[in-house]
Amino acid sequence: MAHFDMKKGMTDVRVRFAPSPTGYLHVGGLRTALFNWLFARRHGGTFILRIEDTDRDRSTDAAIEAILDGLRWAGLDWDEGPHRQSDRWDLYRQKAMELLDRGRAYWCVCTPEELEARRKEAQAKGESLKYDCRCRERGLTAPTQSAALRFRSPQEGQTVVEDLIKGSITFDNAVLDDLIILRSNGYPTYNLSVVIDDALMGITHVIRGDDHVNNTPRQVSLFEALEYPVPKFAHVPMILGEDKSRLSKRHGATSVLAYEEMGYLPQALVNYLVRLGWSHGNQEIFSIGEMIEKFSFDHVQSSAAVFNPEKLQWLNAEYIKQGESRHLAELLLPFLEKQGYDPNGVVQPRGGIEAVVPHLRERAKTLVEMADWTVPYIVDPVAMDEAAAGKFLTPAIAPSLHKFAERAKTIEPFSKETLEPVVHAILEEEQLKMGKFAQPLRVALTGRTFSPGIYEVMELLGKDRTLIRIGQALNRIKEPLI
RNA sequence: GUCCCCAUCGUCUAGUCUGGCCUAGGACGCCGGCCUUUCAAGCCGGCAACACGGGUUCAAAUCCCGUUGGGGACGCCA
Repeated sequence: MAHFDMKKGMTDVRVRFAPSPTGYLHVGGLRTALFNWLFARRHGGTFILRIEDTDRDRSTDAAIEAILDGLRWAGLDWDEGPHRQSDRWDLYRQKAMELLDRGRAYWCVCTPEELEARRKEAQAKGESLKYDCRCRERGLTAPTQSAALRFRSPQEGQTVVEDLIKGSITFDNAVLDDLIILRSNGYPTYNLSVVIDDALMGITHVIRGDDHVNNTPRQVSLFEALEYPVPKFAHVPMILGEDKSRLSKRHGATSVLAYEEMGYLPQALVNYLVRLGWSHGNQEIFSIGEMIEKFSFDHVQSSAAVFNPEKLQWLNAEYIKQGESRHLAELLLPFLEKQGYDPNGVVQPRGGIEAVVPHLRERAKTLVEMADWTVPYIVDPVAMDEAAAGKFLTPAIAPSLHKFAERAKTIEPFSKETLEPVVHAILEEEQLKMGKFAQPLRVALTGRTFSPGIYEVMELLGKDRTLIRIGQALNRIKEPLI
């Protein structure tokens, strides 16, 4: 085809991500997409998005949107598509008929119920569940009853798949089913449409999940029967849950967009996923550029990997720490709005959200956590943690807080440099250790027992809100609510 | 049951192809310490693995065979 580059002496790389739109994009799908994308970018190739919606009952437009949203969020851009197989019915039917005409396919009138019954029987007897080829030699030409079209799969010899990740895999053709390529309702099945599309779209490398390994020899036979060149294959290992069973909802979130909602940065998820099954020496953190530069199937693991949320969270914290204030502030906005923040309202930290970020990014593991810690600066009055108040806002500390507030009134400018000497003077006069004073002050100002440094908190709040909050704390000590 | 694949710390992995540099390295988590105005972060230290059994070899985590264990597939799903 047109993808042959004389200079390189090899075919230009063309890969595809081909999800079926029956649900959201899950982390396993994203990793498959990522490996495809990385391989394409690494080799200056083309990344194609194809929607495999040949199952008309289970495919939905909402799922397509969810998948596209997930890919966009993760930053995986595609060069072609999304193509939809449902736009290509005629093509698949035409190819199926060609196979029929050439004797490579035959009509099968076994009903789904009969097939199911025979499978059950075989299972009970402990036999292979393979189709018994009952209709193979019937020579049905134009069945009047409902019939499916089956591919006449070669039954002699072996098919060897040279997998880029797993090495060579050998199958006896005798174990291969005569698979259905056209349903009795006239619509093609996955195994037919995938082969036709991969061939016609010039796919050079089929990079997909491990669960397709057993389909591969059947598809290779189909490529050959259709007289198409056979692409190279790379089957990426599965992602398992903690109990080593296939990753599913009961292991926690599997939807890519759920990670967005939980406050993960796309780069962190992508970095986690690329390291799950692939490695480059001891390196853990990769920029997108480094991934593209270093990715190769040579170092993709051939065994399944367990999804580890703790490590993902660690990476997320790393990316948050490295994040630029302005960028993080932007990402934080939707989370803050959930906490009741009004970007145009009067209740603002001094210097804006961007000013809070540097004090929180060192310690936050997710944007959700970061948003929660921002609450004291964006909501008035302060939401008081009763347990903290009970423990720290005591009559004993009231005089010191009062004294501090009195002196703070005159401090100008209101900053760490000017506040620090005042606090130290009070500690000395009142014979207090820093912890004994800072902790009650922290609770008064933030309503919580943990926060950034106390001077930073006061800077962010500004003089007015600092004084108001100390005043409110003193009132509360004087006249405790019942 | 049949077929396919896989097997290094709890987890992700380096090392395996090209046997010796491996008294098996890194990372997450966990434990302890330091720092400290809180919570984190940071820094330092610790625990922790070549599934088992046979070969081959002067030498095996690395090569071969078997066993066990795990995963996947066996749909008119993809």
